[in-house]
Amino acid sequence: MTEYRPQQLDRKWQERWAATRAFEVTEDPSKPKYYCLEMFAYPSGHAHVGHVRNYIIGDVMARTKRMRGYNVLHPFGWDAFGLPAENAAIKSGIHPEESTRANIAHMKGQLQRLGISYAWERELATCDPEYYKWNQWLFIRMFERGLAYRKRSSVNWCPKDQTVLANEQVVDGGCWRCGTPVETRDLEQWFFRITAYADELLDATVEMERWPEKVLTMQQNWIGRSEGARVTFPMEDASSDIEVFTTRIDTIFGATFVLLGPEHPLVAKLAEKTNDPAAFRKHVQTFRTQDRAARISGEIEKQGFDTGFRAINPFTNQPVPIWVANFVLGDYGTGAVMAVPAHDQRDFEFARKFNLPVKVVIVSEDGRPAPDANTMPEATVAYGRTIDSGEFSNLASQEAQQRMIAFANARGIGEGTVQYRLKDWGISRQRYWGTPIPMIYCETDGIVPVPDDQLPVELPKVTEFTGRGDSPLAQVPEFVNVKCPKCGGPARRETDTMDTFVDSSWYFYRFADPKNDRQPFDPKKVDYWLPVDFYSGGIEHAILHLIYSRFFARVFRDLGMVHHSEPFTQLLTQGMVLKDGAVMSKSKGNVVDPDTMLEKFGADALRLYVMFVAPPENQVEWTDTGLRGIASFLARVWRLVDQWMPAFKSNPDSPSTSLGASRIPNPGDLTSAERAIRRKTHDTIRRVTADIEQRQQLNTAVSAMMELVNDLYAFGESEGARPQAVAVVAEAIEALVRMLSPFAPHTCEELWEMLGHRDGLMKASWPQFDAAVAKAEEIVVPVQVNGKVRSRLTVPAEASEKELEEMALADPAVMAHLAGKQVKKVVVAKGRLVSLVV
RNA sequence: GCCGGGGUGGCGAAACUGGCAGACGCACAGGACUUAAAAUCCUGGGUCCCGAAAGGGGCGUGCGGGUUCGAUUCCCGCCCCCGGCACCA
Repeated sequence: MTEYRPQQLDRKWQERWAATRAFEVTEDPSKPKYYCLEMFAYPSGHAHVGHVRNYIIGDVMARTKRMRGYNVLHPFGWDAFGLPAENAAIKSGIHPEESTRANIAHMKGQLQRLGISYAWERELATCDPEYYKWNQWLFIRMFERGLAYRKRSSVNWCPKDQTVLANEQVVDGGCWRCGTPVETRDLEQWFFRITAYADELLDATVEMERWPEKVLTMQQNWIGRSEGARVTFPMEDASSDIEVFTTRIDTIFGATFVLLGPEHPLVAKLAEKTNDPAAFRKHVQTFRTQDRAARISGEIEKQGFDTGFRAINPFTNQPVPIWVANFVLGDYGTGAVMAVPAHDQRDFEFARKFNLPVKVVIVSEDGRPAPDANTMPEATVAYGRTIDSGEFSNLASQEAQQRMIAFANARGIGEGTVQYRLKDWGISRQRYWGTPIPMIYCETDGIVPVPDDQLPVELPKVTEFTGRGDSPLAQVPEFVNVKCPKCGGPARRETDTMDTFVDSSWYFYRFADPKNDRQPFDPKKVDYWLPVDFYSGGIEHAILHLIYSRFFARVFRDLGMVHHSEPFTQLLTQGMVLKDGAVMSKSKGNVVDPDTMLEKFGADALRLYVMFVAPPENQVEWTDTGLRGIASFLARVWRLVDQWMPAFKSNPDSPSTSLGASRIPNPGDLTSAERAIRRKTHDTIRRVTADIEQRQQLNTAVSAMMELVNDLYAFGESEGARPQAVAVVAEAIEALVRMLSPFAPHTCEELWEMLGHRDGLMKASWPQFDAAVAKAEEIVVPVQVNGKVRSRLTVPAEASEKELEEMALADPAVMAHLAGKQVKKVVVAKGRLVSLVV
């Protein structure tokens, strides 16, 4: 009897893996590669079971693929820059570098204690100058190509974190990190021109078959493409032109006024022309401030006022009034719209409120009469047929659009265009703990990039953290004051740092070549390993990280450094682990620490439980009792092997001498119970393999193995230990130990060694499925009468349809239900069921 | 409002191409072993009805229809939950 002591096994095998660098890999063209990646971690201090679930999913995939013969890259690293460390420094005085390094050390230990099979030799942290140097290098390449540019614009500002936020980082009008309502500020900022790839990023989503529909939809919504037209409405006094964007140019004959957003540049100009510019400006200002607050509260009253000026509708040539309206967005389209109250609900409400004219120009195709403009209760927004539209009358909406765009083009008053919701990515952050932006401002030469040979621009060691709303780097004169690289004259450095999402947008390339000091990575190595075959992480990154990374992949591609566009072939978004119905968090006090679970039950029980409790995408509720149940399953597996060991040892065909069917003496001479075990073994191999590799349905893979274990226990009780029985069980157990090892590697390595194997499971191959063995001899076929199951027949698997029908009709239980009635119809699905209709 | 995902026992879930609904587990109940407990092993269970029992019958995958010999699965119309987007012209 060998006792099962999981905690000891954890230590033994983890030490051995570390000592042999068991998970490091090199490029090997002779083997198929598999790049398995989990989203790297922000070193917050402690990984809870919610985080850990993700690493276990990835580890099951990585360990399985290794045994399946793949060259597996499975690296890990740290998304180490970021605000929490800096905010902690403001409170505690501990430098972010110090706390971050300590957190990394602790969390690395946690992952190692879980036995996650990372190639730790490739570990990286984004706060290492050797890493962020290449952020800066890439920034300069993007600057050279116009993909990084500086502009003054109104940006999202979090008053609590005292920094700018990208649009993607504003959630429900608040800061993604702290929830504080976001304000707007006018600032000079650096932007990445992600909109240059908007089309491509959107179009590619159609072909990303191994990404969840949900994520693709979210990205499509985020990019938000709409096709339409820009049309110029000249001012009546010809002093300027107003350009509008519309998706419904077919309704332009119904455009009875023009609306300007409060941010529109023309608004300020018009103010000057009025009798009371101050009152005008004040009015506009009310809209601008009230606007955002109103939007957050969700309750927005349509407001507006007449400028007193008029523009000319270029299709009707009629003058139309120009109004300013609070609901017109300054940063979408052209910031001005043509209002068609009859066919747009917002314009309709506005027109009714301010008594503006409504003109119907679209009727439904089914011939119903046009609604009365004076009494219609709401706008009719559907496509239809044009009326009252001059030479464009009596056309289907789509056709009218085409002709009108052609007309506008010919006259130079407009063109077809595409508009995106996606905006350029503002990456400047007025904070310390991030990558310095490698730019220099010179009075004579303007904006000058830091020369490549002076990279990295190292983050200076700031010791005082105040949390004031200006860049901490501006307080370090020896950092700020430099000579201009062009003219040598006095110049200042950029003092903002980069958004940390820049760091995480390309780290998966660096893993392919983490020590390279001459370039971000060797393109040859990236060609071998990339794209990532399997990427898993939380749904919260569905837009942010995953759209930025797709953008960066294309930037690297256009720099000629990679030869693909999509960096992640398959994406799995793992569900959260809840405790007491809520997301785990320190403040709620409901964090489950993996280490306490490891001490109680060992790493394998925790790993197996988290995989078994539900499919990876599902949210799950943590329960300690479930974990205990799984721990006893592992003990049950242990005892099963332990019980059979004496029989294996005294048997000439013991497991260590050969594998699988080849050592089963006299396969033709097995009892039906022995054949049943072999059948179950191979059926389990088939199910487990498909569940892991094809479906990532890891919970049912575990269920299947549990069934096999249950059958083996039942077999052990009823069958004696004749050589064939021992061999059949040996085959089953060796398959089981190998299939279970990705989930429970420590226990299985030990069992594998116990079974007499010296090379470790890493070198063991995955069990081979044998369809001939798995094939059922006898099957149970249900017989339905009028759709209800009335009997079950046990028949040979290959019974023909005719035989099945005869047996069904002869079955006593079936005959009772037929009871002399006429059988009208017989349906036989071979090997599945017989259905009788009377 | 638009888009996406989902609704199956007390709970987590399973059901592969339309073919025995509830595998596997948790919790629970009963039993064996034990002085006792823990551990372990065995048994039970969707629900209602008839029956002392063996057994038999009805209903049952959010609701209402449809297609089909047969529907958790396909189609139509609803309800509810979760997530995303949202005065986006």
